[in-house]
Amino acid sequence: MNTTIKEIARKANVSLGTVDRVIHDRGKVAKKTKDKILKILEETGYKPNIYARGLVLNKSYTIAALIPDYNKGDYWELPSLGLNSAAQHLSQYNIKLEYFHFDQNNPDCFKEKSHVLLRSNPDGVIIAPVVNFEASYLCKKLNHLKIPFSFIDSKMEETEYMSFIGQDSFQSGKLAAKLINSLVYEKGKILIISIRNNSEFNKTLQKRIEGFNYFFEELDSAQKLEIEEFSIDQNISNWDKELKEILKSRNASGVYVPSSTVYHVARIIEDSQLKIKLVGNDLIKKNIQYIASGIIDYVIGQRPEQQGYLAFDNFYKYLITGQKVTRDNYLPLDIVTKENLYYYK
Amino acid sequence: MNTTIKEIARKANVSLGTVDRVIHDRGKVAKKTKDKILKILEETGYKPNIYARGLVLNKSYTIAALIPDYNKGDYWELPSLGLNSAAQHLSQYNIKLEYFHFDQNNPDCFKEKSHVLLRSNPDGVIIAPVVNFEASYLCKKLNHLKIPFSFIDSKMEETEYMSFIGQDSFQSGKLAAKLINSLVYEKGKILIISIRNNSEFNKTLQKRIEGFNYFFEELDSAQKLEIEEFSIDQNISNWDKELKEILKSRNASGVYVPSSTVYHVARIIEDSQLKIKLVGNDLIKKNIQYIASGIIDYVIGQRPEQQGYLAFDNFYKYLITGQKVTRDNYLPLDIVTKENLYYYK
DNA sequence: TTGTAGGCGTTATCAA
DNA sequence: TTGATAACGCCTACAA
Repeated sequence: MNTTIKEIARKANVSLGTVDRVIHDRGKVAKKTKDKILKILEETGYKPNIYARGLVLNKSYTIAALIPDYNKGDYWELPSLGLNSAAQHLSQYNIKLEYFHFDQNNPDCFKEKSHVLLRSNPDGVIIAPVVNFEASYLCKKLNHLKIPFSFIDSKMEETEYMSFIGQDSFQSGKLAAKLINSLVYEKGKILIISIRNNSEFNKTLQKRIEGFNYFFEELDSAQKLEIEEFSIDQNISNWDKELKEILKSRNASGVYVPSSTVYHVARIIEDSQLKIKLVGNDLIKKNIQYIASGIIDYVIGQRPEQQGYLAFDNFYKYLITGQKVTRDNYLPLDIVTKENLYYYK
Repeated sequence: MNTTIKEIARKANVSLGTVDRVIHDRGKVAKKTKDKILKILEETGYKPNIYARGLVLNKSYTIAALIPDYNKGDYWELPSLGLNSAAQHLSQYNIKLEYFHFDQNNPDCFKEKSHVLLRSNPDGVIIAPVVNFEASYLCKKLNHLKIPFSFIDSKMEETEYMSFIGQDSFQSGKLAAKLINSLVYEKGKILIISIRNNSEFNKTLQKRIEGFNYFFEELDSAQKLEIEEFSIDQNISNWDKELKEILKSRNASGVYVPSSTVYHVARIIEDSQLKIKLVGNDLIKKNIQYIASGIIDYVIGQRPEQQGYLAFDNFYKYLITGQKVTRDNYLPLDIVTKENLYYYK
């Protein structure tokens, strides 16, 4: 049994109200009585009963999530699953989730949705800062309104975010390089193929490629492999054909696709029966079948569902239980392959 | 705002007491009124307010954990860390953890601790069923006393456990085989070395080895590798010397140690500057340094801290929030290597 | 500056 | 078979 305000009051020979005033530092209390109460509080290690507290406050919180729009099977479906799951688990605590989806290819859309979000006056905001400049403006606004916000997937260093949940992209690329290197037995040519579905500069992609190259730069020159880099924009017509052409002509032993779109390469490898080792990112549905069949050799996962779950859970912790929240949360780089695929699904 | 009993009562034109009787299925309620109330309950999707519930019940729960004794840095330290962490997070809900440690090498000790545990009359029990026969007796007792219990690390199929949290050992072995296979470039001799610190038959170890062998049996005969199996008992004097002898004489290209004791092999490989690829299990402290230096090429992790956390959290869910609990929880087989080590620590 | 009372939603008890 | 009510611990508003 924990100590209650009642007991504290009795011990200090004052009323409940006075103890309450001391605990919450509100209103006038004589210095003498205040000190006396503080001492007892300290001694007894008073902790408020969260049930009673939750019951009387009965506050309802809304967390707004500003994340990219997606089709079924896309990467951004996964963080949403995690967010939903957390929201459901914590629904009994009167904390709920509201989505504001934006089109990744359209910065104006992000801007517009930011405004709608702000008008809804949420108690916390989860942001996927895919459109950097516009996000920066939003963060300033939120800061001014004293609304706490978190980043998911990637972060903007210069802002006062409450927490970040994501992965280390540079290291992800390095790891991919190691895996490819072991697959091609340290000989042969390697291709890095970026397949983007938006024309924007993408920090995550860039960092993964840097990490990938870094790994090979660090190797002895004897073990070095030839590496060629390609970039495919899915908004260009015939991108599919171009991709096929590259894969068929370059005589590569391994390919790295630094994004979830690796399934496109897998499809071509399967159709054309090429003997190319393949490493990519993210455990999305479209990749899973190719991992199961062994065409994609390894995928590096970043636990997107957990990212979503944690992002929401952090607000529960912060707003409701009053716990401290870890600011930077780097999730593990999971190596997923045929043999352990099942346990990651 | 969620629906309350009050509202339900008003809608059904009955009193709070009657609604309460229906919800908890206690006491006499006319069939007609009962059906009416059930219908409204259904329609409104009534969920009890956990704060009010917690406040009035003000129950205190104790979860007993019966797990092996350990020294700092041993495997069993890790599940304990997770258990402690969960217990701390949930302490405000009046649920606490009590340990009953036993000596893995001594079935009598397990038996004795079981009795002490039962006498403490816990509200839930977490068991590491390392000593099978004795555990079976305990489970029957708990069943009879209607005390729910969970397994951690491995389970006993034939009992009525509430939940199990662990990994798939067979698949773990298979995965290890795949990694070794890629490391030795599909040629060379492979050793499986079991290093046990107790003389008992160990199900987990056995299953891993089966999985490992299975992987190679499935390969084309052209790719098959020669595999030799050894078993070292740490209770025998000179086991260290024997191990060294094996490693030096067999001209192996790869070694698999199906347990957390892989660091012993790593030490010898480092000291004797052998060129042997090495795969083992578990991210314990003694292994971490060898992963960081690349002497252990891969370790397969089973998230022991999370196992501990989940085991405790499941009791919180079950006893306090009344949620349903997933019965079998297989955690992912994490592949850990130099490049992603940091994010698993 | 301090004390008191009412209420949050649920449970349990007692009276009708 | 049903209804009314006190209690859990905390917070807030108002009275003293």
